[in-house]
Parts: sequence; structure tokens; C-alpha cells
Amino acid sequence: MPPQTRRMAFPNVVIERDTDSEESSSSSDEEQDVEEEDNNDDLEAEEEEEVENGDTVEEVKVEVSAAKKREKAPITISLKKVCKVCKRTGHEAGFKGATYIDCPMKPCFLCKTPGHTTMTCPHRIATEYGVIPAPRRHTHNSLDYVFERQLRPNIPAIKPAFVIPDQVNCAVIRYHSRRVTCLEFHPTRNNILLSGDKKGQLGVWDYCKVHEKIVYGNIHGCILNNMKFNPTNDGTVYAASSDGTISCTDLETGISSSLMNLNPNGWQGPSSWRMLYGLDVNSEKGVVLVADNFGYLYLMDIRSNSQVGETILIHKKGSKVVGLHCNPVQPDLLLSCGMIILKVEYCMKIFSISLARIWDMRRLESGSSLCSLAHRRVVNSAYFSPRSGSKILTTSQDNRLRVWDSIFGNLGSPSREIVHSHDFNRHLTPFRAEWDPKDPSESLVVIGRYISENYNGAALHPIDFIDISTGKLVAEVMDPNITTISPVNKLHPRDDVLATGSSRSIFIWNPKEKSEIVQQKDEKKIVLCGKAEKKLNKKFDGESDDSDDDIRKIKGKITKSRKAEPKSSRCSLKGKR
DNA sequence: AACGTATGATCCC
DNA sequence: TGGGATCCCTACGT
Repeated sequence: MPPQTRRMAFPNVVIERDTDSEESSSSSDEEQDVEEEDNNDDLEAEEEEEVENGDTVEEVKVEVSAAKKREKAPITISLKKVCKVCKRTGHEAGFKGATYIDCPMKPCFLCKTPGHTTMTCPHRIATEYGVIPAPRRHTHNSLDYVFERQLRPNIPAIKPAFVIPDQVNCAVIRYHSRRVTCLEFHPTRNNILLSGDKKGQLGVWDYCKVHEKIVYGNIHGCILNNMKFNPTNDGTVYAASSDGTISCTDLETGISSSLMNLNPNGWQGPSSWRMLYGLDVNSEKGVVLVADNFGYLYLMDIRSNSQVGETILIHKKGSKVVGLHCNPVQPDLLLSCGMIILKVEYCMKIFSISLARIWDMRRLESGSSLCSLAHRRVVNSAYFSPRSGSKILTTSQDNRLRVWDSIFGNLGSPSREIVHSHDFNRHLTPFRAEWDPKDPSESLVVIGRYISENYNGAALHPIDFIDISTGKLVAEVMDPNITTISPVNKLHPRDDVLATGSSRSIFIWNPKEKSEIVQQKDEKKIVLCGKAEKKLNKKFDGESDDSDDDIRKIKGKITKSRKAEPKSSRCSLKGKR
């Protein structure tokens, strides 16, 4: 459907004149300006056409007061509407209603290729565009063949594949005072969700007892970048922060100890301030691994809380290492990812390359990585697959998800690249695609979407479920009450539950059938959030003693999928065996 | 409603 | 090699 343009009322401009001298000087200036603009523009014809159409460009005549009008001719200033992106006239980028119109002078905002806009980008129409599906697993011997042919059809599927949590079950609005940066489900207690924010606060929320929530505010001074539960005691969590410390916090008491402080002398300027980003725990080796913004990796012993071995430069000196992940099956393997670390000249052009690197924990030295996986922009996250640990999934700021099917195969180039909108924006927590830990095929992945879509007149940013074996969009999940972008998402390790961090709010999603039970049960508590929240705040101000801590039960209503697929098919094993 | 601002990667000189 | 300009679909407060 072609984008609809709306005729905007243009403001009248009146220029007041005080003195004759000023008048003459300013008038000549203006005339010059007009002239210059006209000369610079070869869009004159186009412009006139548009004026006739009553579209974007309009001329404003400035009428001088009647008395002076006789002496001086009226001045015509051309206030052409200018594109806010490329500053040219003749078109305008931005929202027209709930639809965003791209600047045609810029490369596609989705795939970054010039020549078209997101509106017509083939990747927007189908996420699987250009993705070569993973090859079917060929049966090699007769036993395999017999199993596939005769036994498998009789074995009931353990999990009816791809259950999509698509209904907002409950939400905490303005739980945090700054945007959410990370989420983590408790490894054993099903309803406990931890959240970190930009301020360094740590939230603990029991989302089945909606009103039970805690925020620990004195653990870190700024961004809580990553957290992981202590494998030997799941009542405590480790967290890495941009304040340069690692914390170990007791969830019951909120008492926190610091394992490391990289800035013992305080603020000495930005060139020396160290920030911790990547964090993971290797329970086999009994170490907490962290990485900083200067490219260094540190290992901390869990028992002694002291550093093990040397500090190792694992990426280019001075480049931020944003993610670390230990292989869930082979504890000797470590994955790191981060910012640009080299520049390459190719075909007379210079390309920046960011890397994810695989390391052998037994031989951790600078330059000894087993393999480097190249990306064109910063790699926000790199994860081994949760069950077999043999696949790798990365999220890069070049708007692509990359998948390597086997760490034992050829790692030279990714098995698949899926174009997906998850641009970097300094005001947003970086997007990270997360595996579904429950999917035995290790192909379902969740990631928030940056660009919005017009859903019945509302610009919403859905959360995408992608089958990374085919690149297909399995489901796009959104709620009319969530108007902000949702860069932080985590799937529950056992339940069909999705947790979303969107701006300062946290949402819990269930598959439809579950949420309806909850809705019935708590009908009186159901209120709206998002834009409706403001109104409700006023209403609730009398009842609630602390509006910042309001917990709101929200009734989710799934908006029709863009492709208007029936619900059943959206949650089926589409494109799979 | 219109603006200001927080603030990170990247490009370019 | 380093600092300053730039940025594009932000979110929220005044």
C-alpha cells in the first residue's frame, strides 16, 4: 500500500519591522537567501508540482503591515520543508501517522543497501529473503534410516514445537528508574526474574506474586551490563558494571560484596576509567570471567574471590569486549565478542571488522584464539547454542543475525545471515538475539525489532521469533500498550514464558491460554500501561503511596500479525521437517 | 505540543 | 592516533 501523505497546516510567518535601516538590510538578506536557495535547487519544477498538489512544499508570503506595504513590495520567503535526514527539499523523512517514511537519499534503514527504502526492502517483506536454509540432516546408515522412517513418526514430540509466549500476562511499569539493560531468570525458582538497569540497580521480582518485588539500589554506580547466577549457590548473583566492579549479591538480603574494582582511584578521566561488560561463570573451572572496555579479560576464582592468572588482552587494545559466553557442554571453550578491532582494505575501500572469537580456556593468551568470526559492525552478543553448544548465534550492529551451524565445521563464513532490524542507538540497550533454551532443535531465537510497523494505526515495535535454520519469522509479538522498543528479551529455561525489558518497564508473556486464566483471576487488578498509564497515574495517585513503584497488571491483546497468519500456524514448526 | 537532554559508535581530518 | 562532529524510526520530562 502506498504511504499516505497528510496535508499539514503551515504556520503563518509575520516579520515585524522596527526601523527603516534594519528593514532594508534584512530585506536584502532575505532576498539573497531566497535567490541562493532557488539557485541551489534543481527541484524547482518538482516543487511547483507539489505545491499544486497541496503536498509537502508550501510557500509563505509575508505580508508587511498595510501602511508600509505601499512603500515596500511584499517579501516572499520560501520556507521549504526540508528532509530532516538529508536536509534536501522535495521529500520528508519521518512518521506519517504510524508509518515511517524513509529518506530516499539514504541506504535502506533495514538492510543498509542503497537503491531502495525499508518500505520496499525484500528483507522487510520476508525475513528469510536471501537466506539459504540449513541442509537437511542426511541419514548415513541404515539404522538412521530406520529410525527416521519407522520410529520417529511414532514418537510423540516431547514439546509441541515452537510455543510462542504472545500474551502479556503481567508487567511492572516504571519498576526501574532508568532503562532495563539485562534480564535473568532464576535457575531453579520458576517465577523469579532478575533485572538490571542503566543506573546499576538490581531488581528481583516474583511475577506470580505480582506485588512482590525488590530493588537493590546500592550495588553499582552505573550500568549493570551483564549478570549470571552463582552455579554453586543460586541465592547469589554476579554482575558486571560500567563502574568497573563485579558484585556478588545475596538475593534475600541484598548484601553485596565486590570481587573486583578496576577503578580503585576513582574518576581520573575517561581515558583511564575501566568498565566491565562481558560476564560469564564457568562452574567446571570455578571462575567468573569478565571483560572490560579496553580489550582485557579477567578470571576470578569463585572460592577465593581473587584473580586467577594474568589479565589477558583478548581483543584489540582499547576496544570494548561486550560479551563473554562459556560453552555449556565443553567447558574449555569460551566465546568473546565486541567492538571494531581491525580495518581491512578491499577493492580500494577500507572496511571495519568486528570479531567474535573462540578461545581454549586451557591456553588463554593474547593472540591464541582458536578462531575469529568476522562482522561488519560491533557484535552485541555471541552465544553458543544452549543444549549442544555446537552452534553459534551472533547479533551485530550491521542489522544481521549470523548463525554458524557447527563449531566443528568450517567457521570461515557464517552458515546463514539473517537481515533483521536491530540498529544501534545510543539511547537504547543494545539488542541481543537469545536462544530458546527449551527448543530441542536449537533453532528458535527471540529478538526485539527496532523499526516499527503500522498496526491498525499504531506504530509498534514487535518482538520477533525467528527460526534461524531458515530465517523465517515464526511470530511477531506485540501489545498495543507497549509503545517503546523492546531490546531486552529472555526466554524462560523451562516454562513457556518470555520476559521483556522495554525502556523502564518489564513484561512477562505467556502463550494465550495461560494468560486468559490469569486475566480472569486478577480481573480487578488489570489496568493498562503505556500511553494509558498517564491517565491512570492520576487516578491511582490517591490510592498508591509510591507511584514510581506501581505494579500494574496489564491485559494484553495481541494485535493481528503483519502477515495475518492464523494463530495455529504462527506457532507451528513452519518450514521444518 | 514543542523542545531539551541523556549519551555511544563511527567517521573524518 | 585523537578529538570533535554527526547520527536515522528513542524516551521522557518540562
